Amino acid sequence: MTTDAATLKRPLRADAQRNYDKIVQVAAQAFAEKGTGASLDDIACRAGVGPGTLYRHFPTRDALLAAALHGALDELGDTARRLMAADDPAAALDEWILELARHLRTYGGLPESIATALQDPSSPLCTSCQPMTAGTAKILARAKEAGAVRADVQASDLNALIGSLAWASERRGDSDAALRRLIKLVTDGLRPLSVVE
Amino acid sequence: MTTDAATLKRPLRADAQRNYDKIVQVAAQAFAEKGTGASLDDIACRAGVGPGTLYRHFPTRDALLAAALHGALDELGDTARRLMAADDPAAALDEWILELARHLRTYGGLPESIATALQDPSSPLCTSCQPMTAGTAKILARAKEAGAVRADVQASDLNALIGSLAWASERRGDSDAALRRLIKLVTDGLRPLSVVE
DNA sequence: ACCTGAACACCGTTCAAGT
DNA sequence: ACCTGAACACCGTTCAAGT
Repeated sequence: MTTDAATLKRPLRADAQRNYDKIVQVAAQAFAEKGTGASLDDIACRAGVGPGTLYRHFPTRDALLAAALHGALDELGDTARRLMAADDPAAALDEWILELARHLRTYGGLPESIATALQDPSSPLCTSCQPMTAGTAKILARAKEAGAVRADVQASDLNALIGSLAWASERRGDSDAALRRLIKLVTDGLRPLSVVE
Repeated sequence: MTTDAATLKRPLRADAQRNYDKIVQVAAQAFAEKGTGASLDDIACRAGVGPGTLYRHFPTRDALLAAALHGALDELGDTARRLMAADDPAAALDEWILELARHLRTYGGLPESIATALQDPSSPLCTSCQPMTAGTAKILARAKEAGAVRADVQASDLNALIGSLAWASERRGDSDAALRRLIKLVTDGLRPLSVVE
């Protein structure tokens, strides 16, 4: 927790390190409670620092988001490894899509923040999403090789698609069952004869 | 242009009517330029009125949006009528989905505004979306009867789905061709053997 | 009745002054 | 170097004062 990608770059003075950690901790809680758009001023205040200190460490909202969500996004890496070892590549892809959508729904506004970040490789949030993008790429490739997915489906399409579904289900306040239904609607397609299994 | 749903309820004094019309006209332009989140203060200023006047006529952003987008949303009614008269119900649904997504993409942030409005029947923007919701319901029902769509697909699902696709393609700055590809990905489903035509 | 615009309570951001 | 917090430039919203 005290060792971090951003921290390892250059050692911080003890009080600066303390502030950094406290801001990240408070931010994670604030984003969870109020969503991705939580007030940065409020976060600084609750962390016991001035807004200037927060902006020094995190020049943009995405930078703070990346630091606060780092742990949650890393969990996706574990999920990806598990699914790459699973027997059925097609089922693994379905589970990945569901799991990813669920993760994106946990924080309000997260699908939107990530969709924007994925567009810009220089965004720190985009970097933190690496377990996600890498996971989609690998699991999709494996499903393609198994002939379970059309060859022209791209990983970026899939990420955009899952993100948009997570966004829609968050907007509608859908239950988990409703999310599964919406996802099944997409993965199976709309045609009645399209289900091959 | 001077006669309007909101206007017909009760006759407005001449200067009030002039202000009302000017605000709607300026708003339509501002929303087209800056997206759904355009500054209301700026709109009031450009219309030559104080912010108080704007808020008197339109208590919420959605109220102003509804008035400004009324014309554009009404066009969808014509499209729906045309497609209900088309030969192939399945092709008509595909075209409706594409046309709807295109409409939602024309104004920045519109998919989001409409997704929120659809959740709340008392929202004026929800009322203005009536041509859209009615169109989806009718065209979907016809496609279902023709056996072209699974029976468990609901109109609200479809609207959420199209809205989310429009949202994603707007976020990514997709071309029209890319939008078509994304939509085809969804309507056909991801499985290689799923295309029945 | 309706319009006006000053005033208010918020945002996020910057930066000179401190340590 | 880093922190501090006042100051700034924006939002949307309200409301007392005018006509």
